[in-house]
Amino acid sequence: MFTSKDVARLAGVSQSTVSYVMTGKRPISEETRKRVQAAIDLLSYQPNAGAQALASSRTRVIGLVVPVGGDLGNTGVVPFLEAITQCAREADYDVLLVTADEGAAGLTRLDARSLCDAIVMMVIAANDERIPVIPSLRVPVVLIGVPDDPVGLHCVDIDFTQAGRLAVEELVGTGHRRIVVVGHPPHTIARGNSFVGQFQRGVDEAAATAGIRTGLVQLPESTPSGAREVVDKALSGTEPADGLIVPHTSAIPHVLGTLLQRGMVPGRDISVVGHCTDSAAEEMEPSVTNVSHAPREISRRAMRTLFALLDDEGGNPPPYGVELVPSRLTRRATTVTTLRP
Amino acid sequence: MFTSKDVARLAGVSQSTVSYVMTGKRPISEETRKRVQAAIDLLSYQPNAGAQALASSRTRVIGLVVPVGGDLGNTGVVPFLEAITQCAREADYDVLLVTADEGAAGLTRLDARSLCDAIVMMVIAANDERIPVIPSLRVPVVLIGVPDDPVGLHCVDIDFTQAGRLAVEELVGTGHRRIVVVGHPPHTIARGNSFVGQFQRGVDEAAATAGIRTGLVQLPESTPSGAREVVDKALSGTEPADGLIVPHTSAIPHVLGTLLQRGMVPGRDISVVGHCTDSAAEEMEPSVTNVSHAPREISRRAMRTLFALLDDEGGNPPPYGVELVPSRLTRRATTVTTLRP
DNA sequence: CGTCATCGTCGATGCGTATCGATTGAGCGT
DNA sequence: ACGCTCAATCGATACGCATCGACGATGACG
Repeated sequence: MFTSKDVARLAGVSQSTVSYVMTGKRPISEETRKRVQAAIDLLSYQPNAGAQALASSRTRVIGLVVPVGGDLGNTGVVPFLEAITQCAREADYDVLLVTADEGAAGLTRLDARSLCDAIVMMVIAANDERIPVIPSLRVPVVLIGVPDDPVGLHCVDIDFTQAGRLAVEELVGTGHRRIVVVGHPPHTIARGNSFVGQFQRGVDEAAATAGIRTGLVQLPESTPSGAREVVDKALSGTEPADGLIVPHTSAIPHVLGTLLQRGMVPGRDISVVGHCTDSAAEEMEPSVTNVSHAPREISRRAMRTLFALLDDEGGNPPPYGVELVPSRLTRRATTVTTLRP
Repeated sequence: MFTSKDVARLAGVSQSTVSYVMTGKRPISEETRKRVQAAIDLLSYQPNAGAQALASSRTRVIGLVVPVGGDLGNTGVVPFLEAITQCAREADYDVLLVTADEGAAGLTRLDARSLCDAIVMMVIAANDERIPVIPSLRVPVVLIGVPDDPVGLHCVDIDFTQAGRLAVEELVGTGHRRIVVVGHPPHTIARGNSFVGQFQRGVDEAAATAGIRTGLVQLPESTPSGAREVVDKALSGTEPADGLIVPHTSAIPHVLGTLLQRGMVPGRDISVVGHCTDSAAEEMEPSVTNVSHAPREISRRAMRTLFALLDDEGGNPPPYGVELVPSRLTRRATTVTTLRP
């Protein structure tokens, strides 16, 4: 493999000149630049990452800490990974993958070994053991998700409270009065994410404003039979639901399936508002009125914050804080809009 | 941040001694070792990755090239990622994530910049543009998936042909004679993976052996309505199917749903054999008789090969070749076993 | 008591790049 | 012709670690 010294020899310049051509940190005459560039191209020279990291104390790597296990395929980490990797590459950064099961040690390792210049961490628990170590790291950290106490942290997340509010407002606005939320399965709740409560808070707020009360049924598991159980519960009693809100994405198709099985057509006999990505909402049958869930957008914003932190030259770093991305509601096939009495 | 020199000073030894304590490449007296270790612990010393890579020309990083876009969440890359990362960490390696859309340049970058010691690549196309550059890389590469011409490559994959055979044999063995395969959606086929044809080959072989002919219906898209269309086709005509084989995991629930809608109970009125992970098979309703799909097992084997290549000291590297992992068939609720006339 | 091997440790060097100060040469004014 | 400035380039060094050769101490053995 070739080094910058080889390039220098071939171009008839010193190694430092090659370095300056690559970084552009000192003026280089057009003629020299071309000669060096030709040598670089000829040898297909690419700088050694380790040496570069050592000399510049910049790795051009982003550490990405992802959750593991369980319903991850469902939770949809993949779009986050894709978007983050894409953003990183666009800025000529690479992505080092670390799993959450390394815990706080994973963070300190990334930092202490100088494996990366910054960390993106997808938060799991509201009260995460890793949060306390963050301030002691040299590298900046951006969280996707919001822990209980976000002081001194950079967080980006869906505005779950607004999402919950939006869902209720849509249903209330179209005349629904007996709204039931289909809660997350125990598995999700057990992880202690804060978004469960945040969404519910939005629901409660909007319900209070509208002067109605909402129901809440807990999903035993995100399967067809789990949905059946829960839907039956929501439809039973003296006041059967006329609108369902389903914050758990993977439960939505099961809820729809159950309703159809029961002979109730979503959008005709009952309304369903889901919390999911727009593309998922469109692909379901019938297409679901949804409050949007935009992993790519979230990721982009997180990366924007990250790069602002990285580019900051002692000047004015972006302030700590929580950036909440509002959801949009898109009316599709599953809401009854003619209900208004 | 502390360096090995700091540790050395604190322990009253030279820097090289610290290095030898950490690597164990030279004998160190028990007393010195303890003193050094105490200093390491006290300072929470961790070696600088860049310096280590530069000095040893070993990065302790595995490059992982993953496919992107489209139905990836469905395809289930996540378990591969998890298993590979876990294996890597167990051997004290990190994982650098690269997406397939970088193409061959991604591979050469990993290699030329010495970003990693080895590469795991999840193959997409049977005739992949990246395959030809592999032999020119200094780092070993292991493929998950098999391209058309696997000469000079290390590949690990599911034995799709055996899987197809197994599915047919199960149905034939339980008395089915009118077997229809529900093909992959165009989106998947367009990617040009070789496994589509391989599975079908297994199906054809087993059918020929049994002296029957199988049908094939193409799924227009992996949605409930796509499944409906395809199932109707399979059930129509003078010889309606008595057994369905569904190689596309995400189509299985839709096929089951359609059948139930049509009043046909899988496992009573018709049989369904899916190709999916065991856990997915168990979670569907009804639980699906499946030919197993074991991403974690595949990943582990790939990593085993990888480490064999890395550990090899000029001695006897593992030979090039394709390692096919056989599937198991597990009989669950969706096969009629009382059909035998 | 001298010789020699062995074990444990140290010093020096190199890995490939970034970067700082020094140097060269050209252009300019006087 | 002289000194001066400024642009462009070079040389030397540091980054933090691994590794090689060298060296001192220790003990075995004759």
